[in-house]
Amino acid sequence: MKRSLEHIEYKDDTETLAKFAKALGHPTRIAILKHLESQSCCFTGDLVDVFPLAQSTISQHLKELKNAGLIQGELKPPKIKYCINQENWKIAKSLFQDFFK
Amino acid sequence: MKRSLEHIEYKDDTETLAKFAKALGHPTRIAILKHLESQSCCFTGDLVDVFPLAQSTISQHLKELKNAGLIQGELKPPKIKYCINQENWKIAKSLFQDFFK
DNA sequence: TTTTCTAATCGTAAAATTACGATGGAAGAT
DNA sequence: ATCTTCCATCGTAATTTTACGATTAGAAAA
Repeated sequence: MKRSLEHIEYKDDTETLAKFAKALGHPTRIAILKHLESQSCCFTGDLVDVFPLAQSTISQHLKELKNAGLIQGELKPPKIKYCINQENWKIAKSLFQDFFK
Repeated sequence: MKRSLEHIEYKDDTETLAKFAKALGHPTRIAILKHLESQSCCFTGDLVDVFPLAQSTISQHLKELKNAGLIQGELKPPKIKYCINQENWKIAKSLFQDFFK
């Protein structure tokens, strides 16, 4: 193992901003979020129809967005409705705003 | 090769925003940019002193930031002075602003 | 010319990301 | 109870990222 084992400690804001930015760092995820913004909410299946990607790939992108806290899923069996996580969205917005002064 | 060969076409803004976000998607790079903002400019060596990372690693992060257009280097032999690329910084700022409405 | 200093690049290795098809699980419909 | 639908997860493979030490390149200084 070449990599140093211990994790560098940054300020919380730095870590959080990087986490949000990383989640935004793929065009498909940007497009998904834009779609969610315009539709307010949607189901996984809707996205599978919109994007020329496998269902599993879309699901993986949704998972990353969810892990970053940018979206949240609501059970509407047998579907799952995804929406922007407004609370974290505001945090992300203000972190990016502050970052760009 | 499992991966589909052709690249999905997104709107320019989507691609550009994802490119900027990806460059911001690592805490070290966020910290470098914050440092550049506060100092206005700095040399690679300054960053090597500040961060507990190898010189080559810092250089690699700088390269990514440069490739994304967020910073630019100016030759001050035998050093290189890095600054924020103000023009692209404004573009990034407005893309993130628009994205977060 | 040789030395010195700075920073990029090379070579390498481990880990993470991105994509796919296949499988599995939960819940409503039959 | 069985079928169907929807979506997450698994298994896999290619690529990219992240980190390191070592080497190289460029320019000033000796």
